[in-house]
Amino acid sequence: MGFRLFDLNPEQQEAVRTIDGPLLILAGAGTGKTRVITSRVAYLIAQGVSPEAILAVTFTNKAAKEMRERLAGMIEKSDAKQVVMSTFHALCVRLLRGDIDRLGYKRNFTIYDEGDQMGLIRKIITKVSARDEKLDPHVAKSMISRLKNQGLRERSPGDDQSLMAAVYLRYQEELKTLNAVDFDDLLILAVQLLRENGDVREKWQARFSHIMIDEFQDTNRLQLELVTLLADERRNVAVVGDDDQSIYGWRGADVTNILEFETHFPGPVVVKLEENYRSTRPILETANAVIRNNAMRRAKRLRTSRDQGDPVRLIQMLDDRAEAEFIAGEIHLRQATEHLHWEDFAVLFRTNQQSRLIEQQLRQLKVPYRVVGGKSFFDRREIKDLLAYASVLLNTDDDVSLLRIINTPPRGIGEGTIEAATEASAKAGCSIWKIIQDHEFLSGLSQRARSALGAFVEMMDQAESRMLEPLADQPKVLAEWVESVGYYEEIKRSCKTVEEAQGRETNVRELISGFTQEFEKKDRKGAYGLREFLDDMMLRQEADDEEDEDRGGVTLITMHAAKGLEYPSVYLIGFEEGVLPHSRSKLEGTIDEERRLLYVGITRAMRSLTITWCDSRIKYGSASPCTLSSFAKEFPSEHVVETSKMAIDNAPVSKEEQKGRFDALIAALNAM
DNA sequence: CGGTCTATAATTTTT
DNA sequence: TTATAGACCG
Repeated sequence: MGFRLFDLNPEQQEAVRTIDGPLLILAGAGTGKTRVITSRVAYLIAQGVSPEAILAVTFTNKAAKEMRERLAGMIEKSDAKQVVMSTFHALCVRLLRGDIDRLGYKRNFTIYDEGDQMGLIRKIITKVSARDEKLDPHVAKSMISRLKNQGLRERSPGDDQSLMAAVYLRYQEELKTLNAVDFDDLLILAVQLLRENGDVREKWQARFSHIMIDEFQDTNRLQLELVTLLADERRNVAVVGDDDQSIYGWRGADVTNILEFETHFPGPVVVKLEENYRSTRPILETANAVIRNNAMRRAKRLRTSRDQGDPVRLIQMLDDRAEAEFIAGEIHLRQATEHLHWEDFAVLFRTNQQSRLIEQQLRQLKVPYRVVGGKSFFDRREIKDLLAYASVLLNTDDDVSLLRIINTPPRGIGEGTIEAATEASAKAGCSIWKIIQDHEFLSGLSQRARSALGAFVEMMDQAESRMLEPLADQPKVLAEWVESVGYYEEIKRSCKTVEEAQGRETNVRELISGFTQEFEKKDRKGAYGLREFLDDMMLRQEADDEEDEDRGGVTLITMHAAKGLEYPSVYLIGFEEGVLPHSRSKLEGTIDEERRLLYVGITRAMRSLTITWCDSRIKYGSASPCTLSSFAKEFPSEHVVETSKMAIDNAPVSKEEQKGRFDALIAALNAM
């Protein structure tokens, strides 16, 4: 098996071998963190800890999956399977599916993702607000989230008169009647469940003897509390993280969780991993020099044995277009001359829109690339529709999903009817599903509307009974049902092009076949049905498009999304005041987090790092002047070479001229 | 009901 | 510039 303690460096060994009591592993960028975590799990098992008593929590499904795969290569497959590796949210779902009834919810609760959440908030705003009042649903959403994470839940925010307060209260009420919980609720309710129910708490404490948390710098208050509640008096809690890579403060992550770990778990063993296996010295020293300027941090300094390496380049560009041309051109050139793969290159930026010009230029040179992030598989309408159908089958009180599909495909239930049903359900305080079967309500409708609703109810009833039949082949039922409902025709009808329609149909079929696979795989040893599938889907917002992963090419990615990844050659673009640090961060006083973001960006690079900035940049259509980021003055001059202006001007040029200029540029570069 | 047009706003986004 | 949401019209 692939686990040997002496393959690890002394600090890593100490981290792996400390198995009793609290442990804080400060794992700098590129210091072999995942290796340490998986090795530690293997070590625990080797020491006689039962695999199913080990809980490893990550933030993303991807990280959980990666860890599981690494572990599978280290220890017995059967043991590896027993270890619980889960995201915080999936763990909470597990707790709540078991005992949420203690909190007055039904166990078949529905999970609302951000889209569902927005839909509900929009609905509430229009209902609650007076004519002259306006509230941006996005603002409302983030406010609600913030309030919830501060522990307010049933109470209203400060100003009771405000529209915001009304929306907040109403939102909470409605979620509960919908028997739905949002992502924040998953944490809040799980914490509440454990806090208020000693027997449930003890059950889970007994289940897990050893807990590990990855990316601890990104945990929020609630997540910390959850960990505290899950840990028994032995406090076998090992957290791994790097305060310098805390870049999700704006999402509620609380760096003090890691900075003040000792107050939450007194007397921990603290292990610092400072040996970096990723980057060359110039890159690492640049990173060190930058991050040193942050006030609140645990002192550490990354070391590398890769002493030689090219200096970091800081290059000034005339404008964003020249920047894109330069980068695309250089990647094109270097791939050939240095015998690199396209996959070895990454372009990092602060905001998504910055990728556009780069994309254009890469396309022009026929350089393959992939843009990470962007629109998720799950934001696609057909996927949301299908999941909504499934959701209603499992929880008919889920109004948001019901409204989504009640007339999709069109079946004669118009806006007026829907409006009336919504109102009646609000008045009666029950779900829309119940209302549309209510005789009193139905009697107030036209004959046509009544029969349309009747047909809908009957269809849903039928699907439900087939689906919930014991031993039902649920994926098959789902597939047939989607067919019989006429969903594919609906897709064809609503798409402009055949390709688009085909793409959407494929998405739906893929989703169903994914369900089939899971159903058949897990059916034998445990219950895996529509409920579990839906939970998985709701908690897996991030695209699990394997195709995308496999597709090669230059990576275009935000610095946020790049955390945890590494590339031989990195281009960090738009290094300008107002972009990085972002102008908004000054207002919000989060310059330190911007600096950490830069640190994350720099430390993605293994061998080559190029940072570019522009004199001028097109913003919202018109050019505006830019200045070099103030962070640049923190760079160590002995490791960073500054190059100024590339001689390319911005005037519109013909294809031939462009080519000529490009060649000149390449020549100039070669001369450097 | 559904498509088109216009007004508006514009970091980052693990679940 | 562009994406998107809501208004408005056929």
